[in-house]
Amino acid sequence: MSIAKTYSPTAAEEKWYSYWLQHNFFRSVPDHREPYTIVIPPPNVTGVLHMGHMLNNTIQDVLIRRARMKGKNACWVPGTDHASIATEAKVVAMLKERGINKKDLTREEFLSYAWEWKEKYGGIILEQLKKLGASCDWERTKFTMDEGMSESVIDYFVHLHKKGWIYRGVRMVNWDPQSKTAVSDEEVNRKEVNQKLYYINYKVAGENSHLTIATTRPETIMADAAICINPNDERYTHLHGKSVFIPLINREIPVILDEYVTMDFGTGCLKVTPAHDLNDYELGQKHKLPIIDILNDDATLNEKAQILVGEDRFIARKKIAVLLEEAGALEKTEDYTSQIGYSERTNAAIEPKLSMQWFCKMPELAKPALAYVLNGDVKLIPEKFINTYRHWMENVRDWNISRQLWWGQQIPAYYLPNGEFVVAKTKEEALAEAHKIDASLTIDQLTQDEDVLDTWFSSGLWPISVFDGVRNPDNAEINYYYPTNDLVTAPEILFFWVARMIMAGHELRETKPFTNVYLTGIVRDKLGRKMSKSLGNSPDPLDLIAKYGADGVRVGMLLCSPAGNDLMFDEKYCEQGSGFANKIWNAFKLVKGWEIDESIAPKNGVAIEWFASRFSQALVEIDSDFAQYRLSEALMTTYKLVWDDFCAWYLEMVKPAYQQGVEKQKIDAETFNATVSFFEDILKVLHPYMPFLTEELWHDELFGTRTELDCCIVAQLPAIGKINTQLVAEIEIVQQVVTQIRNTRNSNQLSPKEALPLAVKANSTIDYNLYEPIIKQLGNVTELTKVNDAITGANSFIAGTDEFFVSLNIEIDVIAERERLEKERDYLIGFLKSVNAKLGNERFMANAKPEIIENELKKKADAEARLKIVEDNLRGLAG
RNA sequence: GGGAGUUUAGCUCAGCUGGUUCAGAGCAUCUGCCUUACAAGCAGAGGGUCACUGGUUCGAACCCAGUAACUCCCA
Repeated sequence: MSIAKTYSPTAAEEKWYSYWLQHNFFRSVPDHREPYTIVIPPPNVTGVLHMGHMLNNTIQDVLIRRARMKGKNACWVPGTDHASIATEAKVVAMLKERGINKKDLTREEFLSYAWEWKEKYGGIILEQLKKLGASCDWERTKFTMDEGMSESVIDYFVHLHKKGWIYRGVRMVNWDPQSKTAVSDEEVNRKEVNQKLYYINYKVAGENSHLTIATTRPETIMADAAICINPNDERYTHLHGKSVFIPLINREIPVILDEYVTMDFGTGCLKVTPAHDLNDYELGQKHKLPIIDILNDDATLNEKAQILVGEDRFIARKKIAVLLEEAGALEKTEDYTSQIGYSERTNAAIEPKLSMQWFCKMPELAKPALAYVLNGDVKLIPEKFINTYRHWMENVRDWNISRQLWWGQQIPAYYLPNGEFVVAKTKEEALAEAHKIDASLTIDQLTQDEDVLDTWFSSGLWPISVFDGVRNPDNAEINYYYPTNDLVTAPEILFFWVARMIMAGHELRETKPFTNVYLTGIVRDKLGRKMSKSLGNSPDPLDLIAKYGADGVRVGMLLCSPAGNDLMFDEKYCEQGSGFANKIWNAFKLVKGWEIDESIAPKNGVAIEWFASRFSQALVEIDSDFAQYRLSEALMTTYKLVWDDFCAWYLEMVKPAYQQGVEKQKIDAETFNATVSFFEDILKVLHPYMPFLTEELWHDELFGTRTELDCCIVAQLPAIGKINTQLVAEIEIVQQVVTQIRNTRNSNQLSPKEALPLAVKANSTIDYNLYEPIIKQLGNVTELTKVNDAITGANSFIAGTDEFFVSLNIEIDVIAERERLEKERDYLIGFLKSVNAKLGNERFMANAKPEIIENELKKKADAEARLKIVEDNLRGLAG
């Protein structure tokens, strides 16, 4: 079989992904093994795969594949969340295209359209994940509005309500007048906007004078409940206890005192409008001011405004400015910039609005959830997020859990005709509850609350509800898989999602939902801008996969992804990834081209033992990297093991010299078998990062015949073997020797093909006979002679404490050689000086640990030995 | 305004609770090679006052204080 010159990933990807699926390698069911569980952060059904998903899911897949290869029962649960606001917006848009207005539909009709939309588009992102190689147990795919999942949400609501932790109340919310729902703080984008500051005069009651306030929202003056001044403001002491008239409508409002008012902003007089500003609302509560709401749900003025009724807020602003001007109440206007919130979904300017909402009390839930993180039961990686988490959990406000939408779990609260309500799982149960209030009620007299629950309220249950642990808290699955092991997510949802899962976990099961939370950074472009659709600076992940292969993209993502820090993504990393795949492919080609010749005596024992040691050293490092979730370091360790140790050194050491006229290069059986076995182990170590290439090679006949289920994906990772540290250290010197010979050639403009003789004056205990074949092969050395004295007139170098001499057929440049040696001598003298200074320092000798002093002594001895060699050489040069 | 974080080579990052010849890696750059696995390659080389200023210490990239720049979160 001839092998292609370069690796082409596409065919391998399709072939092996379906092979894995066919043979159920992703499937997990509880058994006797130790479980290893990850629940996916459910992507939004409206979403398509972006670079953030790529990163996040690559990490999860690496973790899950590694766990599988360590013999754990690995279970990765996939799914999506219903994303109330985003999805409802998409559905409304779809209906609009079809000429249907949401207002004309009943709730049931709308929901059937929404489900239609979800069935059509909601699974796209999961299909895309398959291209990446994600080894999720697809049979477990969940959606937050699946029947059982929704029922769990309702159960949880009822549970919390019974505990008295859910209540209804009027609150200032972020109102999106376009979609006519409250949105959460995280769905509001703040932008700097150029505005005008209007200075408006209010007549003081009983006097022929006025005060002036400054506001950006003159259209809200009709909702004013007071004017507030700072009691320490000496300009206004005469106004204490007075009242003023609102211009145009002449309503009388009091002047109140509060230190909240900044004296040097505007005029120092603040109009207080409790219904239309959060800070004013709080001030109003404090001073028991009336609340006058002059806006409708669509942000037009209502009859309480008395004037401009029915006008949109922005039009009203322009008109009222004119009216004020005409009335002589407008002192002046000024340009002013301030932050305005816009709805993430509709881009409408957010209106602070008082409305009746459902809330969940947070302090009781937050306190234990904080403890899990502080006492280390739940580990945040990196740890720096603990502070952020604590800060938030200690200052948490009650959570607005209602949304004025239809797509989601409808709040299970039922109103009686008299306005009272009961909370129950079903309408029937609600009726039973209602009968305690009024025994004569019929089921038709109950009406369910219109609102649905915040999506986070359901995703907060995710690690429990995917195993049906809310409805059936003692089922076999939840008992086996929960708590899960690792969660991989973005820091920006640490509070909204992670914290709420910990709360729910504690509340429902009295345990954490996961042990480790690995927080990834934001994927930015190389200019540091967040990748986004609107900027158009994000590559399409599927295009990247087509271009570089899934393995290449996976490696590329991880090469630039330190935990918890943002990553500056550049396609070049993917290029490096696919280059790596190609390197492995070619190494494979080399080994594949060998043929065993039994007549050749084994001669690579040293190389084999050395690489086995290096391999084990790498395994130790990789284990420790994974234990600390340093995935990109573990990858780099693997990368260097394969590229440097295996390809650049080991294969070069053992590869048969070119044999003329022989199509297949001949090699001894011992070397061949050892190399094939190394290669197989390398495939295993690489598999979590590069699943497709490794699986493809795994099945090559080079490794013998495989049974149907003998796949790399389920192979067990190699065990850490013996490490011959002395051998590793000595080969390091040998590598220096080889490099120096190459360097000598290079600096003397000699061709690499030119074989050279080498002599060694060994001062160390290294037995160069052992390494002679390696030095000859890698350094292109004709002979290695052992000498007792320096060879004059030859180029020399030092490796370790041993001296080497290369006799060239050309005159050596004495001046350059002397310069080089003198430079080295000066460095060594300086170095010795600093070491001796330490050793001569009484306080160092008294304070430093013994091993450190020992080290300094060794440094001194080594340096002295080298210095002696350098000085001898210098003398030789002079003579 | 409050809180958190970052600052090490041209770029992206390590540097694991001060002490190896400690200032590192990968990429990029430069030089030389189309050497029968790989030019997506091979062999070499050059890059850094560890943001700045002080302090603690026998010893600081690392600990402390302050300054500056940038980023994120909350208001």
